[in-house]
Amino acid sequence: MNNSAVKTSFEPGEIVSVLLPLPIEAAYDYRVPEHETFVLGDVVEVPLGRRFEIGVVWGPGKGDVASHKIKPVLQRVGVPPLPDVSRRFIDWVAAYTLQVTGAVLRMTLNPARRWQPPAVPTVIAAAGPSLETAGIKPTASRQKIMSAVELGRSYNTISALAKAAGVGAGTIRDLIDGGVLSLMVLKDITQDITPAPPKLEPAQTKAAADILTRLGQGFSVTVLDGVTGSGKTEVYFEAIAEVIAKGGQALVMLPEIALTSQWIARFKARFGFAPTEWHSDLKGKQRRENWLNVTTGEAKVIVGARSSLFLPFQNLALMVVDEEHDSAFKQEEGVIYHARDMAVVRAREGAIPIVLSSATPSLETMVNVQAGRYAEVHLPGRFGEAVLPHISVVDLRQHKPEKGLWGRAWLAPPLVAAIDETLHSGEQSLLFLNRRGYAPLTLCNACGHRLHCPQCTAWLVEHRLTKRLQCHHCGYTAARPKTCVSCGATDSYVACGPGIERVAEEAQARWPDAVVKMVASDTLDRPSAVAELIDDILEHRIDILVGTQVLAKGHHFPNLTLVGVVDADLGLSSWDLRGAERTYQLLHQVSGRAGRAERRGRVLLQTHDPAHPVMHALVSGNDADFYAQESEARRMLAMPPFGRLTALILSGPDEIQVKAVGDMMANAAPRGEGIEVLGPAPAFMALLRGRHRYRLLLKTRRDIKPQSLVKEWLSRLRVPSAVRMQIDVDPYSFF
DNA sequence: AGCACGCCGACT
DNA sequence: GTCGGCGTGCTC
Repeated sequence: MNNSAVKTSFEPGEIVSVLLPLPIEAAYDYRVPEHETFVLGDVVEVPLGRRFEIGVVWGPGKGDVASHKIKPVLQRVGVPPLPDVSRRFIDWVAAYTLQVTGAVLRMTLNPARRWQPPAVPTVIAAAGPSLETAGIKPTASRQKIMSAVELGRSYNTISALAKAAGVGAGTIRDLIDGGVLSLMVLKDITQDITPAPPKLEPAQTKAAADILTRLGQGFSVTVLDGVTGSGKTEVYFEAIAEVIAKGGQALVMLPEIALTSQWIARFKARFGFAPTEWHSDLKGKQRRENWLNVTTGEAKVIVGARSSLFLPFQNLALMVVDEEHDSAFKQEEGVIYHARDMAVVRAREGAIPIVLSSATPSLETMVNVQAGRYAEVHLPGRFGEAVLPHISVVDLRQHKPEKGLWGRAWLAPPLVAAIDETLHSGEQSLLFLNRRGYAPLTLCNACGHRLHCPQCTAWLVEHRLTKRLQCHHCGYTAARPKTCVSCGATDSYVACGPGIERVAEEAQARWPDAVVKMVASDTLDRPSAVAELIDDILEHRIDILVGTQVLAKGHHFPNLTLVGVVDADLGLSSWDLRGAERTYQLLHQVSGRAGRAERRGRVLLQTHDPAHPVMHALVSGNDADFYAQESEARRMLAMPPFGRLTALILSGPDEIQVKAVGDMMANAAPRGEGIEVLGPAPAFMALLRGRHRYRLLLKTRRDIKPQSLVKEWLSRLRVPSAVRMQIDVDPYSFF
């Protein structure tokens, strides 16, 4: 596009197109008011219906609406204009993900929506000169004020001081004007921790140097790969240090908020100041403040979850996606996008380098490395004395768990023996099972009735801790019925299968003297709970941890030497395209929890299929074969990344109607070489929150862009409003 | 997203 | 007789 042809400035009376952060298909036209000149990206307040909204000047007016309907812009909002890069990025994301542009803008603009003049933190204190030296007559009220501020006391607001001194606010303002009181902008007093000089291993130094050469050299993607403990974080810290020195901004994206507090602690230790956080947990004031600091460029290093990608950075110079393989980067609700993929696009639009860091890169990323599209920087191993854990399988077909007095058992003899040994040597064990609650299924042993959620296709999961049955998909809870709801039998419900509560129960029964602690996402809801847990583990107040994947990542526990995976086969369902890959990544990660300098850690994987490629890759430590095999399988099936998928999910309260719309869509489906439409089929969760769901899957060859196909397809039909359609370009899970 | 308009059930 | 439920439709 020829930039010189783009109109960038708009005079009074001209019509501009203003994009609103609402799910409205198009930008709306507004008139530039008197005495105002707007530029592209200006954040403005406009009337909309009978309310006001914040929007962004997106371009010249389109003139597609009657001129008498066009209202004038109310005013410009006092924040920096949205940079070109941000606007291009938003347009790109909307076009790629087939989402409404306004909805994408919302992620960038949300905190500015209820804009108020920034509350500059100020403090009122004595300025130095006395009333006499300033030549101000020392009246009684003036003296009261001066005695209130002497002894170095300061006040946050004029009214606070007025109240303390028992005088009017006007008197205080006079003294500020007269120079005896000062209104100081409160500087953010950052803690003065002395930054620790980085101690890098030769391999790290080399890797860091490699990444440093890419700074300021335009767009590049570098995959930083190395096992847990190989020091990837320290390597990209070096690049961040360089960016800070040059006055640029750096963004680090983490898959989960739970990981940020540990990351921040490491960052502070290295740099001596705190990064700016960005995630859904931030509360109102902090949120607005951080947002503003990002737009002004004040915030130098931003650490955040996937939504941080859309922040209006003033001069972003480096991006890092940590744990890039993590599926938490895929946003599944509202605006559906993959934050890692969009991060690469953001880097390209901003012509800056991006680092994708992971011990177990995604297959997509590996394929890009092999094709030469991404550079790779590899860290060879754990540094220092630390060695990788020894991983072995426990074949559950040979070693059946021995039932105990407490009931059914889930820990096979070899794992029981290993825990025994670990306890005796005064070390800690982790039992990993990616299943919350007591039992995933409760059934009546008289009639076989299974308790399921009334509004979802899902079993109700028994939670003994809360004494409730829970649906993990919609939040429905119920008490466990006394008698079978189907046949009326009394006390006939039995728990089926293990959840972590049940494994914890077994562990406590087997080792009554050990401290057993159960950890799941629902018990680690507060940041302080995470900190307490980490402390408890480090201080050895826990012998056996039983937990879900919240324990798989992050912190290193030196005394934790055994990891037992209760059900290594759990994620290996055949219907899930990425099941094997994800299971490998998760189990690799949880295995990384085991081990320390003096003693090699051990990992036992309980499985019914020891010959499975995932188990083989984990045991042998040879991931190359696994990736090659996965890659080949996907290539044969023309599945991502060798083909493209786009899911269209229809949902509504009336199943017949939803299915009918699905059939209609299938009939009107695009056809052609390299284009295939599957479905409609009941979605994986055929009933979710009371809505019936059908899914169509558009499968296209890699060189065919699905977006225009979908647009053309949808333009030919009309979906009744009772049926909602969600489009998921590059779907990850099959929910 | 809001907010209004609009047509059918339990209450001041 | 009104208050109010949320289905549908519009906002430059």
